Amino acid sequence: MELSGRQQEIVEAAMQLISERSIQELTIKNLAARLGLTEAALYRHFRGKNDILVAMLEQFARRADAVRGTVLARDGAPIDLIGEIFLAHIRGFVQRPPMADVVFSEEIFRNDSTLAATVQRIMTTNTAAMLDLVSRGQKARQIRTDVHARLLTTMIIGTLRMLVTQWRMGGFAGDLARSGRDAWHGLRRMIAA
Amino acid sequence: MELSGRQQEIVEAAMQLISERSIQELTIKNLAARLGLTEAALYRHFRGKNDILVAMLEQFARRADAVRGTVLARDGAPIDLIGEIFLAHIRGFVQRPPMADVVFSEEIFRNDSTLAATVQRIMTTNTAAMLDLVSRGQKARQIRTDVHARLLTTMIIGTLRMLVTQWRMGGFAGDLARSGRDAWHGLRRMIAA
DNA sequence: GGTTAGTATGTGAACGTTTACTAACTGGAT
DNA sequence: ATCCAGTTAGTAAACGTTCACATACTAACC
Repeated sequence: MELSGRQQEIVEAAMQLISERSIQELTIKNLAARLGLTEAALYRHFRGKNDILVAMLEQFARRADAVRGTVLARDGAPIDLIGEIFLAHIRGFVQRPPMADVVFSEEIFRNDSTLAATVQRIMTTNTAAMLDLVSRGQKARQIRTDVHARLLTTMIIGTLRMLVTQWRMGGFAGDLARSGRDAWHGLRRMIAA
Repeated sequence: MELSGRQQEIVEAAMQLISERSIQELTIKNLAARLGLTEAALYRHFRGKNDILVAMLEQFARRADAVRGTVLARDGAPIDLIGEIFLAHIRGFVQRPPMADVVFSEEIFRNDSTLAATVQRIMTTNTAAMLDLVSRGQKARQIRTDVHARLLTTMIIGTLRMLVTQWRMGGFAGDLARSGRDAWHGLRRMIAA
């Protein structure tokens, strides 16, 4: 589903609301107020509140796919591609901090079972892609083989998530781009063969 | 604040509600229904809904402190203590799966600023304790020093959180205790000097 | 031993507010 | 003339909370 300009604005505002306050404050009333509209106006653009969250999730999925796609397009050593994906995600959060508040908060989408399923699908896809790269890195003797690829994947993604979580819990203070680079350098040193 | 038997039941039920459904379904009505009480009865035990969440958080804080306390009491090599803390947390989640749904979902407590502050305090305390152990491990030449202690800490906690998140997203299927042990073995191998 | 007072825990019925959402109407652009 | 994007003014249901009242049990006094 392609979003109109207004729809995009609404999704954006919803994300900001969740980011600044919480999921419980994402109400039609608050959302309309933030956009300078009446509540009824929102229903011209979305069938209901849930559809707004669906659109938000679809956007996340598209972004994640895009990041993976562009990185995997240009070829390179698996371990370097892992680093590029790692840093591309970091850049994404730096550019749009509110995303950090939403994308790693699975709780937000737990209400509706189809939303929860979509969240899991995104996560599974991301993990699978990373796992594939790690395995290829091991086969190419670039990544250590004395630790299972599955665990290495969990470590890499877990570190990324933790880094972003610490950043947002601290009110987005500090240089995430820099700590992201540092983290990847350390991570690379530890997983390299 | 020490909880009465009934208060403990209420907090427990609230945790289960969040776990099985979501934070948005944690309402006084649902909570009372689950306990076989009327809504008004809950106000005999807590001043309001928020106080129930406060009690829940305090319980988490106490548990985390207890885990750290008992492990740090018996002395041993820092790297072994890290492992014991890691596995003690895993055991905690295995014993009470609903905790996994709540404890790593900071979003749940974002509504109230004092709750959010408490969440951050718990997290900071845990991180600080871990960081201290890692630093001591480095000084004792048990843990590699070519990667900053801060990053090693982020990796360890990030891996733990990711492991638990994967487990709960999969409906608590699979043997978390086992994958926890495996993870720690791999982690140990990677951080050891 | 029996009355009395107090405490802890419950109920049912309301409260005012907020929730997501809808129907009917309106002005402007094509 | 029609559609698009907005409005005003509602809806029923759910929200957290409070109130007056009822029950069971304990402790103290006569």
